[in-house]
Amino acid sequence: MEKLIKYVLQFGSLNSQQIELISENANETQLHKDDYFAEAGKTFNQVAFLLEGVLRICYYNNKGEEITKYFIEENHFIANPYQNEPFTEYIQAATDCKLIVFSSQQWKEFSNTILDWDSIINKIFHRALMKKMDRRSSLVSEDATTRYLIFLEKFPNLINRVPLSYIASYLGITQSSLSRIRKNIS
Amino acid sequence: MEKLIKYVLQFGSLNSQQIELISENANETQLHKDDYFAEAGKTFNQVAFLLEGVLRICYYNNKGEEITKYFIEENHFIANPYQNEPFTEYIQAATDCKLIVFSSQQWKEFSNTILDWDSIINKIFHRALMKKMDRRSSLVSEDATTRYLIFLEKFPNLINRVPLSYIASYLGITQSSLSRIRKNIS
DNA sequence: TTCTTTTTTTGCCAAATGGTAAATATTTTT
DNA sequence: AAAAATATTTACCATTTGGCAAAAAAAGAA
Repeated sequence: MEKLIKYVLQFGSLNSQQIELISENANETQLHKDDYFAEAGKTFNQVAFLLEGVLRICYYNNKGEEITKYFIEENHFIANPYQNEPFTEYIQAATDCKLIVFSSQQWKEFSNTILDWDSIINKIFHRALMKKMDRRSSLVSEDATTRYLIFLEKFPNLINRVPLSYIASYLGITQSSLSRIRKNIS
Repeated sequence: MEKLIKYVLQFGSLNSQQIELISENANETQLHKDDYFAEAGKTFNQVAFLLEGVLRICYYNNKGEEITKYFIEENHFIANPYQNEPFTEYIQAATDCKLIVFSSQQWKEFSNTILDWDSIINKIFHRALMKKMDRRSSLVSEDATTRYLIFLEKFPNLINRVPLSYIASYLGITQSSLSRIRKNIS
């Protein structure tokens, strides 16, 4: 729980009352590797904060291939900003995970009670999105080896924690290509 | 000007006073093809709205190649949300452009005067970012031909308006590859 | 129009990546 | 420890994409 508060406080300040309100409403949950936190077609209106583990967002392309859109690492929020639109992706635990979950009602209460809440949350979400965007962009224009090296740089903690196939589908290459690339590098 | 207001009103409501405040502070500018609207290393703290034309965000990778990160089409805002951080990209007119420009002071005034302004703007920016992100993601895991077809779908109006080299660098392929792909499709 | 410049296409061949399936290696279960 | 299940590597060859340079086409300038 302190982890969450500490993270949020980087983006704005909260008094002890506000911190307590958040703490009171937090529910800790666990996910096992491969469990889904959210699934396409089902409603997804919780807000969660990832304490431990790695999640991945994935979807299926028109060839039925599973594509990893991105990874979510520890100390990041997971939310669906467009609850009125159908959710078309999957959020899956890439490793065992520990999360704090808030219902959308609880979350709305924060928004109504804590004056700066919306602005803080906006900052957090916006910044995270920019980061993802940059990571994604830098992949497109590089060859597979460079993409992998960039991946290692950006996600130094992931390589031994998630299956190769996830990383390959994130990088847009096949598993065997990635395997060959790793061999050539080391 | 109406274009801008019409666009903003999709995301929230403004009364006539507020609309007037915005209109009064708007400065219309033109850019010629190839002009830079913002450059890496220089300050960039204006907020602009693209009325006509196409802009592109680009940068240089470590091989000195120019990479088009994305295109901005008509009826979109251009802003730098992290003014305290150095700006590392270029915003260039891919065609002749007409824009409305606000200084950051004017912009802050909107934020202070118009109650819902921040929330409206956040919605707009967040949504635009999500869209960009999705466009980017869908490129990584496809082969060059599919990437080009997706591009045509997402940016149906760009193909005859911007040089082939921009599109190639956006898609992460060489100009000659793109040329060959186009030949095979038609 | 004619000349220049820029952009796009093409040809050649090399290099990178993909597809498939089998072989290893690793992890998990019994 | 042995068996089973899962994950990774490898081999084979086909296909795609890149690099370079020249040709063709298109756009701009004189």
